[in-house]
Amino acid sequence: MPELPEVEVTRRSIAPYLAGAVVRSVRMGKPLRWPLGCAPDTLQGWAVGQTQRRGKYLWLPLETPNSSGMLGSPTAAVEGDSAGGGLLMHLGMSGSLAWHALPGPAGIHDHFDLVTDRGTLRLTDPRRFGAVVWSSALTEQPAQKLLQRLGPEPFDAALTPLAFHASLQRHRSPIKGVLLAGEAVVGAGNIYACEALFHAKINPRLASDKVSRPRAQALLAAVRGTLARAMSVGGSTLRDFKDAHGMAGEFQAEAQVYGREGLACRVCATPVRRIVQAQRSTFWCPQCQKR
DNA sequence: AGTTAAACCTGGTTGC
DNA sequence: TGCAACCAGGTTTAAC
Repeated sequence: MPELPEVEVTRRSIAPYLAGAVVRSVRMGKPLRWPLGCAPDTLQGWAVGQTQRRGKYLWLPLETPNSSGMLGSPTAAVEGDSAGGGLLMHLGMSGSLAWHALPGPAGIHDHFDLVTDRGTLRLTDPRRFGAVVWSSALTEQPAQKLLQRLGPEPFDAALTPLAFHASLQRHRSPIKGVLLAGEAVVGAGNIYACEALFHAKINPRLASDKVSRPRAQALLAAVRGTLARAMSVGGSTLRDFKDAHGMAGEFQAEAQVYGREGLACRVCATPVRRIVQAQRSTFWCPQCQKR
């Protein structure tokens, strides 16, 4: 489900609640994509820092609580001198996070609860492609291994049109798949890759290395514009995406091509077409995206 | 080395 | 109504 806008919308909806919250307990449901990587009880007593995002991952730093006392006995003092770490979370295809002041009983698709002194962060993920992984730091394993292949952030000023074009030049496969791979830029999943290609008027089947410099510049602008617009309207809610307080996204209503097979293109009225590329549906307008 | 299929899961929708 | 087939926001791993 969640592409970068949905993950960022989620981050913004949980960060103020999590910052400074002290972990009381952790509840695990069915196995997710990867094991947590630590005994759940060892997280007790740590305070959550400022929630960050990298690509479609969320990073919840766990630090030593600065206000000492008040809590009975932080059992965090693990053997020796653990200096904290954090939780790297991914929402996979069907995951979402919810914040509950008073959590109800866990449902069959609730596979991770981070219970804190301020409330509970709950991961609901029917397909269980998501993950929660403990890591001693973003730069250490296993976080490092998961993040290392990510390309630049879309709104990183260091990602210039020239650099983006150079990345596209390294691949001969269709541009749609290259966007999805997230090596040239992270964040555009199936919805926003389709939408960005439409706005840039680029045929999704065009070989990546055949995208000219000006067209690469237009594509980068389209990726940025699409992701920014999606974030501003709360992301896309196709089936079940909600932010941590149950707010649905609105972007799907203004999609130009995604999910519109057979419907008239909003620009030229030509029927939107669906093809399969790299095992994923690609929606595009054969008239607006001729080449 | 680069590109593409298979795999991980569950559930909703469609069509016979 | 029942059931098979297909579809879905992602990413790693194995195989051409």
